[in-house]
Amino acid sequence: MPIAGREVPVSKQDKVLFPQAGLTKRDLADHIEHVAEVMLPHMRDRPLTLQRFPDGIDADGFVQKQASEHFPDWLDTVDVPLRDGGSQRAVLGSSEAALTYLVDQATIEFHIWPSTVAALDCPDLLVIDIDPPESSAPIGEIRSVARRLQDLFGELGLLAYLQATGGRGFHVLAPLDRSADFEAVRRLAGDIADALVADDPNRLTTEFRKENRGDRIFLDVNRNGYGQTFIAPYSVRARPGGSCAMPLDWSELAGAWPNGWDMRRAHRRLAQKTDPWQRLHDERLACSPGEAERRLAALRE
DNA sequence: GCGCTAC
DNA sequence: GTAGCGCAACGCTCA
DNA sequence: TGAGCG
Repeated sequence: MPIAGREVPVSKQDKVLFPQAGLTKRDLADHIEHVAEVMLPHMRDRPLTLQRFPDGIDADGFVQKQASEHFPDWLDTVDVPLRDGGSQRAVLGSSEAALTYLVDQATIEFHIWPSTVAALDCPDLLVIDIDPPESSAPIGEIRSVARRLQDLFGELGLLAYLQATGGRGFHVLAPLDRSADFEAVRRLAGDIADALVADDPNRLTTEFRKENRGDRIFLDVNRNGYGQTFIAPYSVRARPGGSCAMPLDWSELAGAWPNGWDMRRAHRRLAQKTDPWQRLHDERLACSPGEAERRLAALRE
């Protein structure tokens, strides 16, 4: 794969990693080539968690946070303090070459922190994961939850952004001004989720344990934690069709499916549409978690 | 996917 | 040379 | 303290 500034070889390009769809490592490398320009701004300063599947998605893959000893020197890493006092060298996806190298290592899913190296302890993103049960839920209900989150975010002064996860649900996120730590942001996210659950307790839940969720849609706020991650925009998912996480405009929600974009459809889309998250990191649009929490409290009186 | 060890 | 093996996660919540 | 969860 010829990449501006650096030549990154991709081995075994014909290796089939998605048996059902017949997709190969070459398809993954091509995907990176197509999406790198819009993907990199959302990744470059965030520690990565990799999900690698050297023998394809039907075999056991593994999760990787610590950069391997054999990873090349030119791959950017960041020293991440661990809770037990130790630390870990985490990989950064700071260039197309880096992403291509990681694809060569059979990385299929790229997961990112909701904070950046500028302030690992203070998230610049709030993330709420709308996670339907494995039995799934009517698409209309799932979309309606996303819409309700958008409305509530708006009332709290939070800018709402939407992503189809490539799995069963959607992410709704908001840019933050880094004025609060994870504890405060997780509390805000929890309060937002609780407010929605209170209005629709038969369809929504924040129950931690799967067995207690029943067939309700799980509002997962646990991504708002130190060292926690969510699926990077434009990342492929380790699913039979090779679906992608896809940032969406809110106007697209009415016809959107969580796993509605495979690699080919993603490439066609990017050829004719700019990144809906283009302004996500415009600091002038970042919101204050403290202010949002105050507005939510006022709303509940 | 890689690297080390044992044959 | 190569087959086999070990390794590649963490933080949080609830019981 | 540890299993479950993502």
